[in-house]
Formats: sequence, C-alpha cells, structure tokens
Amino acid sequence: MTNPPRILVIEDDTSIRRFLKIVIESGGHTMLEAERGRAGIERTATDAPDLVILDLGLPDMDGKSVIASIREWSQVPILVLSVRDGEAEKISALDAGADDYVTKPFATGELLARVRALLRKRSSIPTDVSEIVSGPLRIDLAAHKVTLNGKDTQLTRKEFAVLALLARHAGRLVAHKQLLTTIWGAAHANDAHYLRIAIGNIRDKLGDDAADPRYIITEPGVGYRLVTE
Amino acid sequence: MTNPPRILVIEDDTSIRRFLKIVIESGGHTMLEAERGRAGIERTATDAPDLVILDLGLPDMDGKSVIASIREWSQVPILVLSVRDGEAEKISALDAGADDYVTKPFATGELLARVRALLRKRSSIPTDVSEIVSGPLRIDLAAHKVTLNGKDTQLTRKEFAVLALLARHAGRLVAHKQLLTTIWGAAHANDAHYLRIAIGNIRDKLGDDAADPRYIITEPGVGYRLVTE
DNA sequence: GCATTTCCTTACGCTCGCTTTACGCCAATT
DNA sequence: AATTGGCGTAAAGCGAGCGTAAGGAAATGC
Repeated sequence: MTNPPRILVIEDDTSIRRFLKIVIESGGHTMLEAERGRAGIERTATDAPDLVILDLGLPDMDGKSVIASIREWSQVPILVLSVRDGEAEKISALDAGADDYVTKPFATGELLARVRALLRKRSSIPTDVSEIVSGPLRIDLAAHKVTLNGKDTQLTRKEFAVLALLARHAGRLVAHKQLLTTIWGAAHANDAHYLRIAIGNIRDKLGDDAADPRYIITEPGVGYRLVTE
Repeated sequence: MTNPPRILVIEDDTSIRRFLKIVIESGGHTMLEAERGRAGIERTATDAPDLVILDLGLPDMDGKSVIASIREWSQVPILVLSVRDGEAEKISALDAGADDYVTKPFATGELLARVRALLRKRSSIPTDVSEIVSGPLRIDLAAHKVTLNGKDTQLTRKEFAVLALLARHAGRLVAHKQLLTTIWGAAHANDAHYLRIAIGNIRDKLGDDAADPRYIITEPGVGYRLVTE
C-alpha cells in the first residue's frame, strides 16, 4: 500500500471520535468518520476503507447487524470497540464476522497494535502491481491491455475495470456490491444488471462459457470469482 | 490468556470431583472446587474462573437456578454435567444459559475437548478469520470456498452460511435458534425445518452420514455441533 | 460536428436454490 | 401396543437471479 491506510471509524460519541482521530493519525493513518451504523455501512461501500473500527453501542443499529451487513459483500477487517464486561455482545460480534475487539477504555498503544496487525493481514493482497498474470490471462493495468495466450483482446473500459478488479482478487470472491460501487459508483450498487452484461461480454471475448467457465465463475447471489492457476 | 485457565467445578460427589481434578490438571488447567450451588455461585463471583463445570444434581439448589443466578451478571462459559436420559433437564439448562453439556458417564477425552472449545471462545482473538480449518475440512470465508481433503465442494449460500457458523464454533454446541436467527433472520427462529434440510444437503455433499456422522453431529432437541480434531 | 464505439435500457427464457409439502423412521412417552 | 414429537429424506412448485439479445441513448474520438 503506497498511500496511508484509510480507516473508517463508526462511532456516535464525538469526544471518542476526536480522540481516535488523534491516535489514528499519530499512527500514520487517515481517518474517515460515520456517526451511525447505516451511514457507516454506506461509507464502507463508497469509500472502500482499509479497516473499519466499529463501536457496538450505536443508537440506530445493533452492532451485530452492522457487521453482518458489511460481511455480505466485503471482507474489510473490522475492529470492534466494546464496553468492558460486554462479554456477550463482544462474542456475538466476533461470531458475526468481526476480526478483533478492544474494550473501552483502551490504551492507545494497544489500539494501534491491533490496527497494524489487521492492516498487515490485508496488505498481503497486492493492489498496486501494474501487471496481473492469472493463468493464460495477462492484464496490464497501465496499458489497459488484456492478452489471452499472447493474443491481444479488446475490452471496453467497463469490461476492463471489471476484469481488473476480479484479477486483483484472483481466486477470491468479489461481491456484486463491491464491483458495482467501485466501478459504477455507489448509486448503482444494486444494478446487478450492468454486471451481468459486462461479465457476459468479457466471457464472450475471452471465449468463456457461462455454463462451464474456465475463467470467471459465477457465485449465485453473491458475486464472481476469477479462476486462479 | 497467559496463566493456565482456571476451571471451577461445582459438584457434590467427592469421588467425581477427585476424578475431574486429575482430568482437568492433565489438560494443563487449574481446578477450583465447590460442593454446593450457593457456594459455587459465590466462588464464581469472587474467583472469576474462566470456565464453570456444573453438576445438575446438586443437593441444595436446582441446576437451572444456579445457571440463572450466574447469568444475571456473568457470561462465563458453563459446561453442564447431566445424567444420561436427563433430556428435559439438559435442554432447560441450555435454555437457562448453559453453553454445553456432557452426559455422565463421560470419556475424559471428550470432556477435555469440550473444555478447550469453550475456553477458546473466551480467548478468541482470531488470528486469521478468513480461513477456518477443522480436520479435513477447510472453509475459506473470503473466497466462499469449502474444500474437503483438498477437493473443492460446491455449497449453496445457505449451506455455506450454516457450515461457516458451525465452523466458527467448532467443537461447541450451536443451538437451532442461533443458526436460524443468524442465517434466516429472527422471523424464522422456529423453522427448524430449514435447518434439517440444509444440514442434510451439507452432509450429502461432504459424504457424511446422519446415522454415523464424521463432521456434523446432531444434538437432539438442541442443535448441531461440528466435530473438531 | 460527425462517425463510431460504448453504455444503458428493455425484454425474455431459463436454471437453480429455496421453500413447501409429504412421508418414513426411531425413540420416548402413555 | 398406540401415540407423539423430533429428525431425516424425497420431491414438487415457484420465484429470484442469471444469461442473452437487440435497439436506442450517450459518450468518445477524430
């Protein structure tokens, strides 16, 4: 990651937010903010932060629901802030898909350590390489070029964007919402339509068959995945 | 947890207590003792053990009351010892807030496995939640992929969700209600139907047999459990 | 400004997963 | 023995989601 990691804090208490901002920026990260669960979910979609810090005691939504919502389409690391002795809530948050937790009040050193640990996990996924090779596919991000078995393939901008995003997460599932918000913008987060057409065109140009795919696999109701190896 | 986990055993029978002491300490844990329900509740408060093992047949209090008392203020995992065929008592104990049960007479290996599973729950700062390995089963949450002995297994969304939730609690009992509310939503908390079909399909795809299960164990009237080891 | 490419829209058939319904089995209860 | 409830399986219906096609709008490139 060349740019400083962007951390989204979902927290209703202003003073805690202010405090976190100091801590996080002292750690060399950038902080985004949301005051409500709903808004936090949306910013996660639109801004694609590298990490989400979530307070469990939000006024509008139960923390577990926020986590579940995000986990439907994103694998971004989630660090939970819970009050001390909120044992049950903490555990259910982890079950819902959170990655770690810190109990309030927390030491700034501990918080930053947890943050770094989660970011490190994430950074193993290369995002800033200029060329992605996946089997017979070669995707040159800078030149906007795709070659299949050495032969040039002409993709449109959207088609290329879709394939590139899949390639960045080669082998992993990429959710509809993630593709749509990244490429078409948050306003079209639910237009899975677009995606089907783009995928269809890509498959066409790569000589792939939807019924028996060699490159792009459909994960029904969830998203798509680029085959590795 | 840096120190050895401390386990409180609430049991009136001296010979069983002595036996448990050997088993528990052989597992690398420390054992505290109480002979009566009342005393057990108090020691839970004063000594804050990491796990409570509770015999249901105490002379001074009914087991359900002991659990309810503890649950008023503590979320410490409670493992219940019940006599065989005490089905109803067992279920009501779980309803009252117990986490798991073992029927007497019990195998020492099984008891320790349950103890470890419950202790893991408390100390669970997941190192890498994106992949859960349980025996020959490998569940990749990010990729939405399940491999059995290295071979890919195609699960539907619901099937995957069920298996993933069981895997998060590997070795522990997961109640019907928890599975249903988490995956199907609160509205279907009583449609155990759905669950049976999903479990049936999963077992089918994993080559598991309901009558002699290797992976998913049915806990009648209560829930399911994913085998560990 | 015009030609061409690219994208959005609309439409439709189809597959597959979820729900529903039904039934047999076993064990515990009477 | 008869009954009941929980579990497991089978199978059918249905609807959501997927894939494809084609025409028109919009953006791009010259």
